[in-house]
Amino acid sequence: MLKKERQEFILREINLHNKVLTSDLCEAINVSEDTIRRDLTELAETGDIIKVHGGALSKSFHVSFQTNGVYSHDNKKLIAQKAVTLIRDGMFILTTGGTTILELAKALPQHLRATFFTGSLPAALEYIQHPNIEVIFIGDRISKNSKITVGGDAITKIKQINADICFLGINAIDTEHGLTDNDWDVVQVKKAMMQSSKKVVALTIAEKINTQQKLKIGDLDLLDIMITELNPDEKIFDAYKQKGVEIL
Amino acid sequence: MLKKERQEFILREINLHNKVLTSDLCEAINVSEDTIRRDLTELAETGDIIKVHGGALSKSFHVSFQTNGVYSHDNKKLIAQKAVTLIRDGMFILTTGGTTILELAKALPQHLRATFFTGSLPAALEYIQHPNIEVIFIGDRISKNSKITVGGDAITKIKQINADICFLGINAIDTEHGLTDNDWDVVQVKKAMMQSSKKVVALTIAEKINTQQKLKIGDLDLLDIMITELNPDEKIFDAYKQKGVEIL
DNA sequence: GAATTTCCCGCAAAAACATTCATAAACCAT
DNA sequence: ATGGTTTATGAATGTTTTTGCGGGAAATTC
Repeated sequence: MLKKERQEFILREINLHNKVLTSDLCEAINVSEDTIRRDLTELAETGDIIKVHGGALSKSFHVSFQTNGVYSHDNKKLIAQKAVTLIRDGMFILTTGGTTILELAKALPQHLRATFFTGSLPAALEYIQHPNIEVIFIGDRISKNSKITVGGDAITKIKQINADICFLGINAIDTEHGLTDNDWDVVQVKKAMMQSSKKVVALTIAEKINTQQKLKIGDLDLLDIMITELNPDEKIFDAYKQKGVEIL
Repeated sequence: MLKKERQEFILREINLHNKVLTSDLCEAINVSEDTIRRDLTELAETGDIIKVHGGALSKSFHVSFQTNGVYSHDNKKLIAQKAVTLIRDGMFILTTGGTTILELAKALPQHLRATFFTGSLPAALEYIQHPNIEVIFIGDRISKNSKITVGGDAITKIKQINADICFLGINAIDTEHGLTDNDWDVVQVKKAMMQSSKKVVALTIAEKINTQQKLKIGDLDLLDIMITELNPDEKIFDAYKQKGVEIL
């Protein structure tokens, strides 16, 4: 096998699987590891791949890392803008916390007249910046990680609410397990919020779709609308649409 | 699985779900805990995540309030330091909001173990920075200018509390009318707080001494201790001492 | 304050790597 | 063809990286 031929094979392999191991390649092509290493070095120099200890990674896969501050910030902004279109004057709105909800809070029209219920300290601080928004804070113990209220009192209060719409910043969603999260207290709160609202909207960056966490919040049939940064026609949503979730 | 690959997986997991446990990761990736720990250390060094005992956290979503520029800032810091001396481990503490209370929050010893009740959004955000402080937020409608909860629900909740000590940031005090303020809702809350606490402490800059506002919170006999930036021996305090108020 | 969990440090084994050298194949001009 | 040159490969050797483990320190929990 010619050198050029071999390198093309390696490239194809990388683009196909996003990674290769030196050991795999040397077995597949039947040359010494040193030869493979030399090939990888050359390919890395011309810039098509990223050489790492043990093999190499595809460059396209490696992209997309950390901008500034909030992860996937632009996407969250886009999501927030879509979510805002669901809000009308006079509505009673229930929201969780999380960075995506925070973006929603920032994206609200300045003169929106509505009532917001929340247990999130950062979100509440954003809401009160708007002159015509009434903010009702749901009290109880504050969870340090998520900066939202959790506990029985909070849940009792939430159950007394009958909101028009509920915006959930969610942590993981898939068609099999539905909405899942990793903090027991937070799960209880989200559960209650879903029950206390006529319409439930989940906000999430697409990356979280088809992932799952340890604790279940609820099945997909409790969810009315899901908003991501993607186009609603993407085929990743097909399974969700089939389960009756509207995609925005 | 390659090291680089693994670290990208970890980073993704953190950005998606805001936190990871070392134990979860080592199970998911099937490597030893030490390896995960080493990865987390490296990622933390390059600044992408925050390493904590047991796992790691996302870097976004960590805010603190800027207090530079607050009127009479140094004096308020001094007042806060005096107030801290009244606090003991295990106490149940009730606080209002306001910039002086915010200074108190910042001046708390890092490892104080106590339970704080408050209806102030900024104060609550400070309290939760402390690992051993439990924060109970008193919910209800949020007043926009004072950023604290007001309303009947809040007052009902406050009345159910029996705190060891209550710190009031006050607006005006004189010997004739006692404690006064200018916002009806806030007055109701402060009244309730004074009644729900064994000991009541008022924090104020000396400038507000011997001034009055339109609405009465309560007489001086409800007040146990007053803290200002001045020396307690100043003669301005004589009249207050006579009425049974201790000066610190 | 005792028990449990998590962390940190140093060690050792294994894997991966770089460097050098020798061989062999390919190329090329005569 | 042939000798010289370049290029590619594999092997030998020593170095670096990575990883898991043991034991003791530190933190956390009850």
